Formats: sequence, structure tokens, C-alpha cells
Amino acid sequence: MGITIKDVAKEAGVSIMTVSRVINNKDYIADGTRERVRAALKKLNYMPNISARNLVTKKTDFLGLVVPDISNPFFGELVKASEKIAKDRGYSIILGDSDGNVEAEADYIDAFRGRMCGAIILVAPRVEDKILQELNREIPLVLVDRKIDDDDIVQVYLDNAQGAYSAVRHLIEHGHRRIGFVMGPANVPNSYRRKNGYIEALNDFGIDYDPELEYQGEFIAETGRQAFSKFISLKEPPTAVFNSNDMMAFGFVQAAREAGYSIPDDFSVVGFDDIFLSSLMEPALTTVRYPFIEMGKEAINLLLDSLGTSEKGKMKKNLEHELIIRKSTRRL
Amino acid sequence: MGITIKDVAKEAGVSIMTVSRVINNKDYIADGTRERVRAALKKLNYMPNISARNLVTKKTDFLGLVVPDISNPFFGELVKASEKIAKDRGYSIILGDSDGNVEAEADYIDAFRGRMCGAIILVAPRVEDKILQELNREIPLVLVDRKIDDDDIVQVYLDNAQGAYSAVRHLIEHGHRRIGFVMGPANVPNSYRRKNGYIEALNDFGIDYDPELEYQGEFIAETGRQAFSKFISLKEPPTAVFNSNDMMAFGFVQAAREAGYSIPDDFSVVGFDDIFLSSLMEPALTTVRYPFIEMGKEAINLLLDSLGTSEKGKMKKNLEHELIIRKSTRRL
DNA sequence: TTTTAATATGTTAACGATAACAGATAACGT
DNA sequence: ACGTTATCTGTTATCGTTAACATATTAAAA
Repeated sequence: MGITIKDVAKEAGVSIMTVSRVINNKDYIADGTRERVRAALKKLNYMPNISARNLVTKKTDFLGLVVPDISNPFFGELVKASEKIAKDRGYSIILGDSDGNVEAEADYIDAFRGRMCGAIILVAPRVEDKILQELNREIPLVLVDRKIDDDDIVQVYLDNAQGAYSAVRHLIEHGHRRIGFVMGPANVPNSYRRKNGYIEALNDFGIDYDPELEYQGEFIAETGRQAFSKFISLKEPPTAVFNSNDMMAFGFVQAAREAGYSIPDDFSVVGFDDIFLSSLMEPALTTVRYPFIEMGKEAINLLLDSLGTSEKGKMKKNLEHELIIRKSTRRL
Repeated sequence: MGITIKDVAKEAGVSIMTVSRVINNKDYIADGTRERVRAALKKLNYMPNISARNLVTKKTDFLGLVVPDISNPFFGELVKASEKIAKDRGYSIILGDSDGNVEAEADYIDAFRGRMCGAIILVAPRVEDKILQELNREIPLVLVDRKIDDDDIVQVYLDNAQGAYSAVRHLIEHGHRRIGFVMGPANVPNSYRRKNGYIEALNDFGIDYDPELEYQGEFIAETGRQAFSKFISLKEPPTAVFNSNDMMAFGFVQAAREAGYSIPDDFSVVGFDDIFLSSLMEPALTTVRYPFIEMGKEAINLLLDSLGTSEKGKMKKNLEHELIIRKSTRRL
């Protein structure tokens, strides 16, 4: 069926080894021979059998990438940036969408191990640390958007508590004292880190944490809508709401408007992530910019750089957040 | 380094062939033997070497997927749906982001051929028909969102002219006669098909096509902004605008508002695609729903089903569009 | 000229899995 | 009881490529 190196060798009148050398640009090939081989290669439209090559070299140029949700523009940007860098450096991305599901994350990890991926890039907030540490012993690994207390694991992350702190401080500095908090899943580290930042900011400015002002759900718009319903039914509703991500903020804004309220007049709303829609929505959303493109790029670069060295201790990157002030917040 | 089938065989006290049989659930294995092998498999945490397996079976469970832009939620949804179906059916997706670039599309196609993908899913509006036809002879292929006049090529598409026609008819039926058209790249089939639908609708309702009311650019928000600038400077600006996609519509709306105009009072705006943001923007966008999730699902299912049969002639799926009327259009 | 090094190519053995074939034992039908 | 079939396991060849080693030629150095 397929053209093999043998066919090329016969066509060019040389041994398969010579063909292999030409393909891999090895030294000591006579110019004439090289040209004859190249001509045969082209004539037969030869494509090397990657399986055979990988089998003998024990390497692959596949990188496994697991994200919670590609259809979320947030991760879309990250995947795009990663894929670009990977391609530039000669690697291909095998994609896994875990749908935010722990089992799926673990399944993909297993599948990627079996598929002989050269390395794995994980945006997997839910898998246990222990599993990751075991995995790291077996296959090169980068953790994206997740900090883990293990110097042997390459990681790219952002201080989420700090980001949340900036957002909440911004609200407080604009006179808000009753600040609602829309929280993500309790078992996701970045979720409670954002909560910690929220509480810390309240504390620093002498505001008591009121559990009534918290609504917990998923990182989706629907949760924001539900949070609105809860907050509006309160005896003393909040004047501002810090959402754990932009999708939640959208949901909140949408529900508020449908109920006849105006943003930011009735509620100041802050999000987290700064996905593409945040600047387009009405009103444009004040949010914490999450450097997801840089994350993707850094992840692949760090990973590929770490492949050679053994000093992964230095292979950590703490990226900076930025508070983007738009139109969804106002001075009380 | 890695555990091979040989190690497992030794551990279980059987031949490698017996281990292979257990792994692949072949018949005629004594229960006791099967259990011993399974125990050894588990104890050693064995992972088959996929390269070796692929080499001998001449199959892979990789599917190459090329999309123009994963960070675009439109394609994000498509990729997500495809990936899910692929996973359920035991395949993995290798991702390529062509950035809407012809060379990149071709590069990925080549890379996927070499990587021994079992099949290729292409969302590649720009590659030439001829290349696709050649490719189809060599490797199973599905064309997504692209109609090609070749019964041997599996394809999933949507009548874009019809969709555009619905959108423009909706505007005409609401009393608009001067309808602007924001067009995508001229060399992209779906781009001029949408134009054809636009013109056809005008014709059917006795409106002359006026080149002045057309602005041509890329499928991005910026083009919508530029279109606004052009249209507003016209002696007689349009009262409604049909954008070739939602992103353009966003840009148009954004620019219009920044210039102090109101939608739909000053301009009725229609988009195309119905991406996630369309329902969230203010005003919610009237648009033509593009069934991208169904497309992704159908593509993989059709592809995988076609792998067995040779009657690809029937392997075409024409999906239906739907006009979603929201708040960005009004009766004149 | 002879030795040594550089250049150029070929031969053989792996890599880790499955296919194809074959051998052995147990079960069955007549 | 005997051949036949079903069940179970093992041996060998093979997939397409590169690594390691070997050989042959040419050029440079002595």
C-alpha cells in the first residue's frame, strides 16, 4: 500500500540506510547520491512511517494537552497559543477535553501515557496532587494554571487570591461594603483561592465576611443567574458583586437586566478572566485579566526547555494579573 | 525503561502471545491464565506501546482535525463536539489551528498524513478542491462546512446562500430597502455564497444591488467596525446591515454605539453563526444559527461510519440553518 | 609510497507489538 | 475406542525505521 523507505531505496539505487540518512540530514552523503535520493523521495511522494520511527527512537513529537472546556474562549486562546508554539518547535498536540470532570482528566492522562506522548500539558484543576506527582516521574509534565508544592513539577500559574483581592479592593475603594461573591466549585483550588482573596480584602478593610452574600456553583453563566436570584431576595442585597469568572458575571448581568435592574447603577459587577466577550458586553465588564495566551506559550516553552535539563526546580513561572476597569462598576 | 509485553509474560509465566491475547480480548484463554496475566498487567502497570502496535496492525486511532481558529467559540464548539464523539468511539484528536491560512492548512494535511492519522477532518475553507480530491484517495477524509462537487468525499455542510437569504428576507419583510452587506474574504466559498444569498433575496423582492452598500474584509470584528465607518459616510446610509458573521456584527454594533447611534433604532443588524456571545450582547443579535455542534458530531460519525463502507456517495449531510430573531432588528 | 584519517555507503540487529501457523490437550460424537 | 473438533498456548516472521557496526573508497599526511 504505502511507499516505504525500501521502495525509495530501490528507486534511487541505494541502500535503505542511505535513504534514511538523507531523510534525517546525516553527514557524509555524496551530493549526487543525496540528489538522486531526494528525487526518488519526491517522485514516490514518500512519507515516513512515524510509528516505525518512534518505535526505534523511543521518542514521539506528540504532546498531550488536557483542558476543561475548549469551547470556552478562555481555554480556546490557551490551546491556540500552545498549539502554535508546539508546531513551531516541531510538535503536535493531541487534545483532550475533560469537561471539568476528574475521571475524564485521569482517563486522558492514562490515554496519553499509552499513546506515547512525549509530554503532557495539563490544565486540570481537579486531579489529585499525588497522581500528578506519580505521573511526573514517568513522563514530562507541565501544570498550567495550577500551583503545586513540588519543585520537580514544571508549572505555570497565577496568584488567584491576589487577583481576587485586586478586584474586591477596587469595589471597596469605590465605597461598596456589601459585596456579593459568586463562587466556583468548592473542590477547585483556584475557586477557593479566589474566595480567600475576597475574604482577605474584606478583612483588610474592616468588613465582616457575611456567608449570606455568597453563592456557590459552577464556572458557568447559569450560576451567575442563580446568584442574582438569591441576592435579590435578600433583605439587604449587595451593592456590588464579585464573580469568580466572567461567564458568571455575564449570567448575573443578564439576569439582573431581565429583572429590570441596571448595571452598574443598581449593582457594580466584577468578573475574572477577561475573556473576549467581556469587552463587548454591555456594559463592558470590569474584570481581572487572566494571561491565558501567555500561559499557553510559557507552558509549551517551559516544557520543551525542561525536556533537556534536569533542573526543573527553576521551571516555574508566576504570571501577573491585571485589573481591567471598564463600565460595570461605579462609585457608590 | 518502559514495561513491555515481555516483562508481563515473564511475570505471569506465559508467552508474550498469551499476554497479547488477554490484552486484546481474544478467544480461547483459560480463565486461570487470563487472571494471572491480568494480575501481572496490573502489578507492572503495563501500557502497550502504541507505535509497535500501529506498526504491525497498520492502523491508528488518531484523527487529525484542522480548524481555522480554535479560539473562536464557533470552532471551539465544533472541536469539543468532535472530540467527544471521537473519544466515545475510541479515537484521539490531533489538533491543528490553521489561522485561516492556506499554507498552514496544507502543512497540517501533510503532517497528518505522515503522522499516520487514521483519518482527517478538515474545516479548511481555503485549500483547493484538487488537493482535497488527491488527499481523499490516500486517506479517509471528511470536509466540514464545505461543499465540494465530488461524490467520493464525505462532507457535512450547510447551504450558506439559503441562510443569508433568510436573513436578508427578514430585513426586507421588515420594510428595509437599503441593506448594507459586510462581506468576508472573497476567496472563501462560504463568503461569496452568503453574498449570493444576499443578492438573490434583493432580486426576489425587486431591490437593485448597490455595490456602494457592500464592504469587504475579514471575518473579524474589526471589519464590522470599518464597514460602519464606510456606511455612515455614505450620502444615503443603509437602514439595515447584514453581516457575514456575528463577529463582524459585533464590530459594527460596537462602532455604531461609540459613534452615538442606537441599535436597532438607527440600524437593524443581522449576523450569521449565532455564536455564544450573540445572545448576550446588547441588543441581543438577530442571526442565522449555524449548527456547529451538530456539524462536529455528524462529521465524526459520518467519518467513522464511512471507514468501513465504500459507498461514500451517500455520506453527505446537509444541515439546516435557523433564523434566530432577537433584538437587533426592527420594523422600519 | 605507505599510513592514517575522512568520507561515503552497506549489512545486520534491534524496537515492541500482532498475525499466521503450529502443537498440545481436552471434549465430543459415533 | 478412535477420529474429529474445540480449546488453549507457544514459536516464528513481520511491520518500517534507525542504531551500531562494518566496509570500501578517497584524500591527506608522513
